[in-house]
Amino acid sequence: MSTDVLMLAAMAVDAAREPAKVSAVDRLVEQVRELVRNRGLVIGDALPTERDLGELFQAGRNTVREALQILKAYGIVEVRPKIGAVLSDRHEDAVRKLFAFQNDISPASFLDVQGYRRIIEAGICDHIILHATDADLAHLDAVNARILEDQSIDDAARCDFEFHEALVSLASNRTLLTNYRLLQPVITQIMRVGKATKPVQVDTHLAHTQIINALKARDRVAYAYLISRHLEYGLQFVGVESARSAGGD
Amino acid sequence: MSTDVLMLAAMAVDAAREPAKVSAVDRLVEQVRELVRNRGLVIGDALPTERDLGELFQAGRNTVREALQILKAYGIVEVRPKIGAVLSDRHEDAVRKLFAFQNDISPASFLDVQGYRRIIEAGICDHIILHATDADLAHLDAVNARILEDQSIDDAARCDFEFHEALVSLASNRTLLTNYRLLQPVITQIMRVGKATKPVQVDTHLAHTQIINALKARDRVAYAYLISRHLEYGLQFVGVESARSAGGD
DNA sequence: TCTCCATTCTTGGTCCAACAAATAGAAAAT
DNA sequence: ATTTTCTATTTGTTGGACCAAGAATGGAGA
Repeated sequence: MSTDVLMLAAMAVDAAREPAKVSAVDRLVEQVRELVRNRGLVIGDALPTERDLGELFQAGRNTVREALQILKAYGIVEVRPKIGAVLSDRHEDAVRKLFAFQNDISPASFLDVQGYRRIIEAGICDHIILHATDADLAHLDAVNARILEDQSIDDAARCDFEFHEALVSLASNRTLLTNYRLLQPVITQIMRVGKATKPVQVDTHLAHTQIINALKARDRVAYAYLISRHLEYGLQFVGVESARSAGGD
Repeated sequence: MSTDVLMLAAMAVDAAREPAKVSAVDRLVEQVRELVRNRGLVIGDALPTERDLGELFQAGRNTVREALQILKAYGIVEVRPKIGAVLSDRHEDAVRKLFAFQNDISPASFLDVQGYRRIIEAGICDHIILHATDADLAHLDAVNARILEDQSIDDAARCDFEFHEALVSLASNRTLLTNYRLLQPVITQIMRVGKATKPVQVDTHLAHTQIINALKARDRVAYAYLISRHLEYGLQFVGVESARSAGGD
């Protein structure tokens, strides 16, 4: 078994913040997680019923429920009526949802996110050029082709994101991909705004194609230029004028 | 007022997942957030009491409490006895905690995170060289100097992270900085492991100094080389042999 | 014996009532 | 005016109750 050192770090942080007073709910959260560890439960396995958990840990059912709400918010369990709480793999979704929870997205934030994307998508240039296989690039082509098929703005934005996601995934870095996906709602929204202003699927497809071709030619300079231009192209739709349209539509 | 489009996107996602059935708790969560918005409450302001919220939204106190647990897990409110729920700015902490919740950190993950850091810290080169002021670089010097002062491994790791955090912050990109900070527990842990293996504060300080000097000279090539070398230097401590020590210590 | 349906029983969802603990705010004493 | 004491309010926790939905059971019919 591989004990996770990160967990230790997280606990240390928690312990530092909460000296001695732990509420029954927090205690239950920890006890349930211990239970999961000790019994070696895996995704999909069911926890004991709320009443059983209460009896097991000497707590009232309402207390158990409050603890389960926290676990649910963390994406660790999913509660289905009559079935009970089952271990969930919705953790990433919970992170994404929480991440996007109270960030007010102003036009400035749009610019910020696009700047972030430029750093990322330009920064992975070397790795892609060195390691991407022909199959990888063919996959990019396939994803890119779907942009022309779809009609609705939402679908087009989704396809657009999928292309960039596929691009980022070529960096073969899970951390990077996870962080990039964290921004999916924002990025997709940026794309929606852009495509709502003007149907630009053809332009987008062309820009993507050029990017792929640069990768096929292993041309770093062209890739860096095209990515920057492509992301800046998207920026023109999220400038000052979109501040109103974003609120209205 | 600036309505936030990201919120709309998040809602759309939620709505798509939950067709019609919303539990009273979820409804409460949303209603409380509306209440905060409508009343223009800010960080530190207190919400109505649990009983008042229950009466206000036609819900039992336990239901209100379950909703508050969720808000608390999201870092949106902090509940203090007798005071009640006050709006909190712990949102980022909650994200960080949740992000680090169930990622098992294997040596492979160490490598992954270091690879992510290289992409980031190398990718911000251009922006730093173009925009960093002398004061910025002097600040880097100051942060770097603290590495030599501290003795404990934890403090040294913390200082080390602060230097890299300061470096990343020079990119002037909030999204990037937020994402980088998300990895703080992991990065710090990597640094701890490195420094535990051998006291390398002097080496670290020197490497940082060289990086700063490259920035002062606006030398992109030197910066890129030094950053890569510096991050790879850290990697030697988290190779295969640290797989055991990571589990044991 | 097998299938299908009605019943029953379990379980989560919600609410209420009650008590304990903590403490803010008022009241009283100095 | 300051300190102390007290009271009322609020959260923390528990147990119980009821409902609705779904799983499990068992029986009736083929």
